Amino acid sequence: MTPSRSATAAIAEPPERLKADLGWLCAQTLMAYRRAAEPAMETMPGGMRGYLVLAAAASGCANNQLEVARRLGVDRSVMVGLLDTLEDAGLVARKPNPTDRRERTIAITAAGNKRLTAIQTRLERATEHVLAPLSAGQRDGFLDALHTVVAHLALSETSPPMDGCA
Amino acid sequence: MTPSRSATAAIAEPPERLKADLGWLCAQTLMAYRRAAEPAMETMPGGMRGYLVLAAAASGCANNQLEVARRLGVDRSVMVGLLDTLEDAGLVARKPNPTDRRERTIAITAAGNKRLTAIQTRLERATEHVLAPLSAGQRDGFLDALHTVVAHLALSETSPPMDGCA
DNA sequence: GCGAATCATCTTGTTCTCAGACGATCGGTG
DNA sequence: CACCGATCGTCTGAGAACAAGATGATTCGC
Repeated sequence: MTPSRSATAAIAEPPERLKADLGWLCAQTLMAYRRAAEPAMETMPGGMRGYLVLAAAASGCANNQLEVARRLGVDRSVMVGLLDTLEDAGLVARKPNPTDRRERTIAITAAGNKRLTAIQTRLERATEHVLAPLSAGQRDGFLDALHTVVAHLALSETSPPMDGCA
Repeated sequence: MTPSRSATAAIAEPPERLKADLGWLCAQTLMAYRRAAEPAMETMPGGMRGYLVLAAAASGCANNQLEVARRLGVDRSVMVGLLDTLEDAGLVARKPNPTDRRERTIAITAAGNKRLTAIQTRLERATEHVLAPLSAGQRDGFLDALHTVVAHLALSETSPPMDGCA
C-alpha cells in the first residue's frame, strides 16, 4: 500500500493496529462528540466543564467543590475560576456548608437549572449524531455497557468512603 | 440528601443528570483507561501520543505526517517535536516520500515494532481492567459498537478523499 | 516556465496546567 | 480550653501545551 493517493480509495479506515485499542476508540468517539456538542457549548460559561459542574450541582452531589473537581478530573485551583465564571453568570451560588464551614456547597440557581435542561436537550442531539450508525438495540446495549463500566469505576477507584450522590 | 457523610453510604454513584451523557461516560472511561495504562506508557517516548504515532506508522498509514497529526488531533508543530523524540529513541525514521518529496513518510523501525507489540500487550491488560465489569458477550458487543461508531466517523468527518489505510 | 498551493519546520505569543504557600476552619489530645 | 495536625478554598508563579504566522523546499495547474 505504498502509493498514497490511489484512484478508488476514498475511505479513511482507522489504523489496523488501533482497532482493538479502547483508549483510541474512546478518544475518537469523545472528539467527535465534542465537535458535535460545540455549538451547544459556546453559550455556556466555562464550556464543557462548566456544564459538567452545573450537572453535578443539579444532581445534589456538590457538597464541597473539591469533590466535584476530583470527579471531573480538574485541578482544585482551576475549579475556583470555573465557579467564579458560573457564579458571575448567575447559574450557581456558593453557599457555606453549615456543618463544615470550610466547605462551600455549590447550589444551582433557577436560571442554572433552566440553562442546564436547555443544554442537555441540545446535547441529546449530539449524542444521537455520534451514535447514528448503531441500531436502536445496539445503541441501548452500548449505553448500558458504558454505564456499567463507569458505575463500576466509581466504586473501585476511590477506596475511602465517599458520600453517595444520586 | 443534604447531610454529606452519612453512616452507611460508601458508594459514589455518578451524578444523576449525567448518566445519559455520552461525553461524560466516554470521558470517565477514558480517564480510567489512561490511569490503568500509565505504567505501560512511562517508558514510551512521547507518552500516549508517541504510542499512537507508532501504531499509525506500523499500520502503514503515515505517508505524510500532517495526516497523522490531523488524525490524532494534535497541532502540526507539535508533531514535529513528537517525531523528533521518537526518532531520537530509534523507534521511527523520517524518510522522504519518493513520489512527493515535500512529504516525509514515517517508517517504523525494527526496534519500534518490538516496542509497539510489547506496549500493546500491556495495554490489553489495561483494557481488560476497565472492561472487567462486563460479561464476555457484553464486552464484545460494546467493542463492536465502538468500532462501528469510529469507522462511521472516519468516513463522514473528512469530506475530501483520503488514502485508505488498512 | 511561473504563480499558487502544500508540506515540514521554526519562532513567537498566548493560554492552560500544575505545584506550592496561605488563611480559615475542623478534629482530636491533653 | 489551648494546642496541633489535617483539610478546604484561594491565590500566585513557574513550566508546559497550544495556536498562528513566517520561511524554505517542493509540487501542480496553466
